[in-house]
Amino acid sequence: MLKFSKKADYALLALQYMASVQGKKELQPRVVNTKEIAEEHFMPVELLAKVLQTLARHHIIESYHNGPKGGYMLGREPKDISIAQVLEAIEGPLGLTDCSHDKEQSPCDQMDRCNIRTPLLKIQDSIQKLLNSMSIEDMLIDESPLIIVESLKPEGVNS
Amino acid sequence: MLKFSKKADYALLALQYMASVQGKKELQPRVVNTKEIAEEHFMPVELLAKVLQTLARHHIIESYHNGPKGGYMLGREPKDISIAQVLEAIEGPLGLTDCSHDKEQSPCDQMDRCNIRTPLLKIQDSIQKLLNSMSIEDMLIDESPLIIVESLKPEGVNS
DNA sequence: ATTTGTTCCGATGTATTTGGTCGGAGATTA
DNA sequence: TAATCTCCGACCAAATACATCGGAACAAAT
Repeated sequence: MLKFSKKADYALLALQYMASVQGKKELQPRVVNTKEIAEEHFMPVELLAKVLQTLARHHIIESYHNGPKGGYMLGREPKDISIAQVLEAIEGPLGLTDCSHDKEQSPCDQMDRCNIRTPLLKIQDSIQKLLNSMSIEDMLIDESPLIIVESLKPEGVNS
Repeated sequence: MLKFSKKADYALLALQYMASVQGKKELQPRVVNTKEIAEEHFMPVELLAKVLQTLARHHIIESYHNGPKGGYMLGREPKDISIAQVLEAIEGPLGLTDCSHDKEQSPCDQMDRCNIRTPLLKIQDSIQKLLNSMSIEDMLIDESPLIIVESLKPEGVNS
């Protein structure tokens, strides 16, 4: 359950790769093209191309220029690119349920008798914070940050 | 992204409903049948039936008996049924990536050059703890427990 | 005891999403 | 100017999820 799509995986892999080659040398920010990333990670070129297009449209990466010697570069520093931003760009806004990001149009039949919406939204909010707390930069180092989750139940409620 | 399946929604709604009617009166643990839950929440009867079957197979609920007056009852107390258990019963084990719950058979092409596996597994583990920290009982009360997520980055790593 | 009604249960068909592919448009370099 | 390499949008196929149908089991009533 809750599996990422392949496009999301490809996006994260590509960004991690771009960050690594771009961070190696502070000067000379290399421009990497689609084929290079695809061959490096054994992924279909055309699909990765689509993913990168989407990321570029969301200004997470910037297309350097067309034609020979062209390619992509990170739009901002790896530490300023959160996992949540990447996933939202690829798969749309986070929503455990259909009625999460309701634009006033959620014809959910069980809206009236739905008693799980509020608690689910809380879980969703926690996941949101979780995905926002980790950035591409954190994927560069082997020792990724430690994330702890703590549940604090309100007083008066029997544990 | 990360949307629950409708079956998962139905499962949570049904469990919440069963817990509510079962908790109202300590004595006389009512047996609720599929049709009652379905009509109450405007969901397709047959699909909900499948969901309840699955939950019964995982011993989250117990089928009381067939025939008239039959139905389901919670297998254990609401506080002992975590969201994670329900979701795993319906949608299978949690796995953001295919290589999460690898039974030594994950022919992932980018296994060698995959630098995002470790960090993603950490996120996954956090989500797991998150879903385990909330139970069906928490869905009964309006003020669901407050869950905070905190990111502690290891020292020495530039913020 | 037989019939009847209600329930649980597995197998089957359909629709939506996802993964993957193709050809065109634009730009730079030679 | 021509060639080449890139980005970009639209199209097709496979997989998954949604929904449905009919059969089997059981208990109660006749």
